[in-house]
Amino acid sequence: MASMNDVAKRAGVSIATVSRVLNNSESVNEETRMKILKAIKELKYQPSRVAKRLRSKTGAGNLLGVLIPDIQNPFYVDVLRGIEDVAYQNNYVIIMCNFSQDEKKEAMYLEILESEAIDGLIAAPANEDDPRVKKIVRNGLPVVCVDRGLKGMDVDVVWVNNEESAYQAVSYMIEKGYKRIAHIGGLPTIPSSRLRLDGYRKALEDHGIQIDDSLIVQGDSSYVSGIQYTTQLLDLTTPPDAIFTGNNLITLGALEVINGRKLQIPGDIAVLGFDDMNWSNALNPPLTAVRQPAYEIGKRAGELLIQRINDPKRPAIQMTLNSELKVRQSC
Amino acid sequence: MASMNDVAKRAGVSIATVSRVLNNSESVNEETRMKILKAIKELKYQPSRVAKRLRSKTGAGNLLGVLIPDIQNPFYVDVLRGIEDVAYQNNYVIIMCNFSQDEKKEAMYLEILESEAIDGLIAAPANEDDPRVKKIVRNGLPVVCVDRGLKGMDVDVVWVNNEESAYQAVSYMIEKGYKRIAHIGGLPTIPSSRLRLDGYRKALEDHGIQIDDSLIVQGDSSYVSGIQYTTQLLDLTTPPDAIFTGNNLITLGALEVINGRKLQIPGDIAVLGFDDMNWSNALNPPLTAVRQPAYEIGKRAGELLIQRINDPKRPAIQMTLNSELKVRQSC
DNA sequence: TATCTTCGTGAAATCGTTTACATTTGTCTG
DNA sequence: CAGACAAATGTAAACGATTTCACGAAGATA
Repeated sequence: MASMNDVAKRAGVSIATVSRVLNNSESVNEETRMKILKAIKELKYQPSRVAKRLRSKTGAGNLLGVLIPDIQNPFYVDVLRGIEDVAYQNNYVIIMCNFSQDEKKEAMYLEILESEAIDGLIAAPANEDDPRVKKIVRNGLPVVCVDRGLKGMDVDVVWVNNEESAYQAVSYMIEKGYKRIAHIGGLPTIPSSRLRLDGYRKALEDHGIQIDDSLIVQGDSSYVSGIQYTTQLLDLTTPPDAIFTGNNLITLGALEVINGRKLQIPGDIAVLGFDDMNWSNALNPPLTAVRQPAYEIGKRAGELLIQRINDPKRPAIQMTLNSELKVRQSC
Repeated sequence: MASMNDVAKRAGVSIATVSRVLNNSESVNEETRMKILKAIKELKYQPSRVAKRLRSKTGAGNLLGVLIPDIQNPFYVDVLRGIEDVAYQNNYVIIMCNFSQDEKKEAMYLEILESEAIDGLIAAPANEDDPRVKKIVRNGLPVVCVDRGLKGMDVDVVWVNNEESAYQAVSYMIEKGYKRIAHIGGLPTIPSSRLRLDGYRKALEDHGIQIDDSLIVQGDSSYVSGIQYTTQLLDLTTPPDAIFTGNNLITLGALEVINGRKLQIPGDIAVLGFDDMNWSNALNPPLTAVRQPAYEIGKRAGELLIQRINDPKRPAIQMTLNSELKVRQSC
């Protein structure tokens, strides 16, 4: 691969001038600029992003880190797509790190990202006290959190109002006439899991429904946990007549069990899921769900991050997007 | 961040010696080694992967590029997971590039990847003549293709036998007694789309079934195309009694239409999908599908790539993994 | 004792950029 | 016409590692 040096030689100028043309900084004679552009074309010169990043510490590397807990979850895939679209438009490229809810893996990835001299990071930290991500923020790297905040840190966040969304969803279920509404929550260490549970509780209380602790279970946010806890709930002596599932994967696990038992949805048991999927209509019956604007969350996060890279001093923004209850036929 | 220079100063040695300790190359006195390790710990020194990559051109950067056509397709997500697991184990990190079947985007990403001095690339090229990926291979960068080969190039490939898998699936449908089996294929430019279609055709021929061209349609591999062509097929004066869908997303689109029309699966119309999903049992009825070992494809590809990075001369391998017909209840 | 190895280490070049500073030339002002 | 200033360009020092070469000391060999 041709380097700047080769270009400079070919054009009969110094590398400084080549650099100036490339970054169109300062003034350079129109004639030399042409000579240089010609040389660049002839040599098919492509600047090395690595060298650039090494030299100009920050903001010029056009490299973003993305740290997500679980790439199997369609929610994060959509977030990722949003980020990726913005990144592409701004000539950034993404290092994707999927830590699978494993904190050791998260720690290692963060170390690597630092040592890759990324210009910024979009992260969904393992929890809101996450010391590793906090350290990165303190070190001055531009960071935007998605889906989960960072307690006591003045950092950009993009999320939805989890508690209120859950509240509305469960209220809807109550109004529909369901009496025994169960909740399968995600990992309790994840803030959004707790908030959704809070919303669930509040809705029941506000509607004067006694909370039955046997109807509340919390797993690890996985597909398998959906299967396991739905089984447990359905095996109760007085099983629920509706389930409010805490995320995408749990919903799918629940559906597997319910279908397996040939139960009718929503006749025998209704299902309302937190997190919608693009293909929720392909489910039978189509799933009633709380739709987080996942793609938009990613997009906004990307925009905020690039803004912050260009202006590190700007005060932190907490952006709460609206989720929407998509009423279909499962509840 | 502390640099090697800082460590060297603190330990009272030269950076060369620090480097030697880090790469435990050559011999270094046990005492100095200790001093250096201590300094490293005290300064929380982390080597810069950027500098390393700049200096030692190839194989040392621990950076892999992954170029995939559509991250919304669960198949590629699983492939990505496989790659990611191997990468993590080998201390590599991944730059994820999703070109959304857009060749211009693909071209730009490839340029960037080159200029990031990646050590290797895993790609599902836009088509088997893809000049951009071919060029990269010719430039000597280690490349492994997944799902799609590269015509006339001696390059590692990991895939399944698409034609045979489709043949078996359609044969199964015929044996089940379906007479009018339709096929919704993916983008004809993608080799696997063509191979699956070939398998479909061959199965019909071998079973003495007349091919009805009105039952064969080809879209762009998307969810929307699934919706569109299923509608078209169902609106035929003599509609099919079964559909063999060409990929994941098409399958889901088809299900949406079928459910929307309140048709019974498989009573009114049977569905057999190419590509399984981890949650196929959550569909109602559970989907009968050809399961490509997506995760394993990614894993193998990752392993091959790392092998090739360490031994660029090793002859190319074409690895054909077995797909499996998962008989459930939709067909 | 003179020479040869081996071990442990440091000096310096290198990778491909950016950028602060210096230099040259020409034009303008008083 | 001297001095100031601007435009256009070059020189060289970074950035943070790896790696080649050289060198001194110590031990081995003849």
